[in-house]
Amino acid sequence: MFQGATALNLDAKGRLAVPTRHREGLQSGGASKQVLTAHPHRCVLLYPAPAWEPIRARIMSFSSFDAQTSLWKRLLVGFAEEVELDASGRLLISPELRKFASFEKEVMMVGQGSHFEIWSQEAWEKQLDQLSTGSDKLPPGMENFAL
Amino acid sequence: MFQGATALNLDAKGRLAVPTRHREGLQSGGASKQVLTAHPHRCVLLYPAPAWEPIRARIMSFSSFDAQTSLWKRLLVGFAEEVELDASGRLLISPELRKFASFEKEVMMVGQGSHFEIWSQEAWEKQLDQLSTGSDKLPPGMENFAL
DNA sequence: CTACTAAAGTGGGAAAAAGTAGGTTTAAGT
DNA sequence: ACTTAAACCTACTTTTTCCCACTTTAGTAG
Repeated sequence: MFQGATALNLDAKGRLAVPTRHREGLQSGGASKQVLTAHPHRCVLLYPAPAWEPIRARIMSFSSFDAQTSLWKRLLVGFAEEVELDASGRLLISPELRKFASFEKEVMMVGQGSHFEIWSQEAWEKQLDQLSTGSDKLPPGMENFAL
Repeated sequence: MFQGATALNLDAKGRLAVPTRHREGLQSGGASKQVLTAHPHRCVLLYPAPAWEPIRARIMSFSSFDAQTSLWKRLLVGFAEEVELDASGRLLISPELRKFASFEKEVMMVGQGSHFEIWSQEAWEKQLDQLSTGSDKLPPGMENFAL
């Protein structure tokens, strides 16, 4: 179960040093591979490979004829890449994904249960800004939700 | 299983240098031939020849009397061309296909499981721009989908 | 409280592989 | 026969990958 937000810096080669406390979780079950892919909200998703598989299978089963659906397939499958932690616990993020999510140097790695979201610092702060502007009403499906 | 997006440049002769990691997959089963064809969304499709065959057969079986269907048939079958990786792992894309998909130099090669889509850089970015404009609602058939 | 040890984070360098470009020959079509 | 384009080969440049070393932080013991 991944949770917690961490501010991190990509190095000059676009590598992301994963915090030690999350490394074991990402290699759950002896599987050493992880999957990076693109999220429609312009952040990057990080899954342990076994957790990603069923999701990918589900996506691929969707129709290719609807324009909106194909766009999601293009993103989620099209940007997916298998990666592996190097000897120092770092992940190499491809230039294509870095460009997609506007990664410069500072990023936020945010636990989301089964996976992580990785945001450019800038985009992350924009997300947070939306809290102050007119988010008084709860989103659909959350009307009966209380903390 | 093809996945991952790669930014590539066509050379002056309209050839596409396929990334090394995908070459083997495109020649699956000793079959050395690939098929390029046109997609209605104005990108080019790339299949290993054996994977294309059943799809072509399926398309040809569709009725020719519906206008929309005939258009798809004309594109998918009409533009189809058999190609082969040259000694340096490059594919020659015909001027007709290049024109159809507005290929200048920069293109994106996007894995889609059984095949690749190849987009001009410009058209690809237009696709991505559609994410910001009105992609709040999930497409039909994906309502219960969660990442 | 300080010093020492160990672990983790960070940066950089070198070797190998892959991508790019140019030019030459061969084939094909007019 | 001449023109054009496709296939081939070679050389060069860039990128990628792997590895090593240094810096910093935290934890522990004196």
